Amino acid sequence: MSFLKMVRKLVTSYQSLEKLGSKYIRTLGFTSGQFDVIVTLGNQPPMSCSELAEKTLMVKGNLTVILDGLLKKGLINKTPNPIDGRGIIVSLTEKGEETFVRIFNAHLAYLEPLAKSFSDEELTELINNFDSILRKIDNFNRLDRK
Amino acid sequence: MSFLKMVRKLVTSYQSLEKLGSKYIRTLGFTSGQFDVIVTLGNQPPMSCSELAEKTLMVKGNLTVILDGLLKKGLINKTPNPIDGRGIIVSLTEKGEETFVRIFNAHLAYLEPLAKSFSDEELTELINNFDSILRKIDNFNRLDRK
DNA sequence: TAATATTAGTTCAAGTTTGAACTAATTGTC
DNA sequence: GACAATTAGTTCAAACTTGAACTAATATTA
Repeated sequence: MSFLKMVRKLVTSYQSLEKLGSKYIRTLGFTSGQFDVIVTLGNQPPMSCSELAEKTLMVKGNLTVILDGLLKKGLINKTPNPIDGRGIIVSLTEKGEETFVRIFNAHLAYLEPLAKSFSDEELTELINNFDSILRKIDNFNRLDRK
Repeated sequence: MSFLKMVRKLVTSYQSLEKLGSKYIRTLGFTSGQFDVIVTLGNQPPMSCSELAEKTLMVKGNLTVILDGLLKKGLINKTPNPIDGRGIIVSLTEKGEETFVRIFNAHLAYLEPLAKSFSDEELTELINNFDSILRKIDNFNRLDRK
């Protein structure tokens, strides 16, 4: 029964954090989805839509919409994938890179007081906790699919 | 910097769990919002919309819509609050109670393999850690509001 | 106790997300 | 190499969520 208690607390932790984050992200002129995509692209080499969808856990339909928005803002490029004619490669434009650095740092600065309230040991422990949760969910999904 | 790593893993853990849960909840004929409200009401005495909104972290506008849906399904009652003429009290109908028990147990059964992969010690540790995160977010919100 | 501020809940338009159906390209198999 | 099965990405309608404006009732205060 305390499994559910744990899940509820995980959900509440996420929701509180998300609420706090998204409120701020909106003031920067982005939706959480757009922010998610920018941050994901900002830390990695260019990637396909599928990869992006997998990393952000978005459904593909939503990703298309979000990429359209970012394209209109001139923050990303969509170039055909030379290896796979079906696919495209998404990358940040120069403006997109600048935006990434700017909003990422702004976001970081905003959250700094929260970040500083965690010690390194706590963070390490939490990261291990989450890794363990993720592993277990993975296992469950594997069983569930069968 | 590992603060962000921790946050990313928290987000991923939540999203994975949510995805898994909501997929199943849909097969039961409910949205996550509806499920949230039913489960919140199922464990507590009747409460006001404000209280419900606070517990589920929904905005009030959304809660109204969700309650409308549950009302149409005959799962909740809205009765005027005798103490406060502005407010209403939301409670589960008998059908709502039955539904709560049914979907709650079904959900539990579905997740059982996952639940069993956590030991009691792990769960206790996780719960303590989430409590600590929640406390810190609370503190941050208090500072931020000033 | 009248005027003002706050709070409870609703409404509604705009924006976001989902999921299923679709097109086009690639992979696998015989 | 042709045919079926799979995969990449898009489209679109329906559902969901948000936030701001609104009505009505209660608290505050002077």
